[in-house]
Amino acid sequence: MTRQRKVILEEIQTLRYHPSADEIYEAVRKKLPRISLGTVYRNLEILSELGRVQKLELGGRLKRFDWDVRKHYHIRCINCDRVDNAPMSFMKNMENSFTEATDYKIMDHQLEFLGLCPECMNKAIERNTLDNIAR
Amino acid sequence: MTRQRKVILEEIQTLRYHPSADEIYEAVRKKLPRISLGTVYRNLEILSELGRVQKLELGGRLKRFDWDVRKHYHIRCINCDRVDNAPMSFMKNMENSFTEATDYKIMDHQLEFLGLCPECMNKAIERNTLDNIAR
DNA sequence: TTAAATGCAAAACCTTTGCTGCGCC
DNA sequence: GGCGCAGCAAAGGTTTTGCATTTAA
Repeated sequence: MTRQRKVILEEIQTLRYHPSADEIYEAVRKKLPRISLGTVYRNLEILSELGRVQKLELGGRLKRFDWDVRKHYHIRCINCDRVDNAPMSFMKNMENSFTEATDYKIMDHQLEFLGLCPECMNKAIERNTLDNIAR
Repeated sequence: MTRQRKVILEEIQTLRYHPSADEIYEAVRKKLPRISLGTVYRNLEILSELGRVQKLELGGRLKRFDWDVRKHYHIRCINCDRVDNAPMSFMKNMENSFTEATDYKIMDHQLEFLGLCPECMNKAIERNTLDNIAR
């Protein structure tokens, strides 16, 4: 557990959202100005293998990281890519229902809701561009 | 509807899996050797806006395209990134259950199962490396 | 002391975009 | 004749990696 790794973990736990690697890099840089982006990526990978953070690979382009390592679902804004937790409990037995119906060995599942976050919703209403986004 | 666009659409409908842009490009190139990757990307975007194909943005790194434009769920292999349909029916009313509990305007959801496809499963058993993949 | 991790830079990977010219209405 | 689309190539955004050096256990 290097100094860098520790600060990275702390920042993820401090940030109240679901930051991308770059957002974590920017936050950590305020504490450790000489840290490199490569180090951040390498440590995020290690921390997720250690089970100290959860790596999220949702539908957006960016990987995101979650201080809460318990399985849960997310909502993602289709306009600004903001990610929040979905207020819905995890369905433990979801994959049991069809183990017979597939040749895959199913090990996990993820459920992602898509929509507009409050900010993007309001902006779209102001500008009257809701249809452009939500077609 | 240009010649290129038509061939791209046909190839997606012919390929029995969930091809990435690059896989579509390689398939189309056999019919139209001078087509460019940019054209493929541009047409995939247009075809998905026209509702002729479905663009999938699942957890993996690549965008994939689906000839079946009906909403349905997928299984993805965590080892080789192969994608298949999940044998589970679409849950239409999923997002109704918590519209009150979030500030988002929820518009859609996607459910993705993760596991090992039959091929990767067998290879892992042969090599006795199952634990490395499925930890 | 020695394996592991860092910083830096370059590469890799996937996707998008600017430009020029061709072909369709 | 104008407009959209093609092909080509370059740029863009994100993530990974090679390497020399430093650091932590």
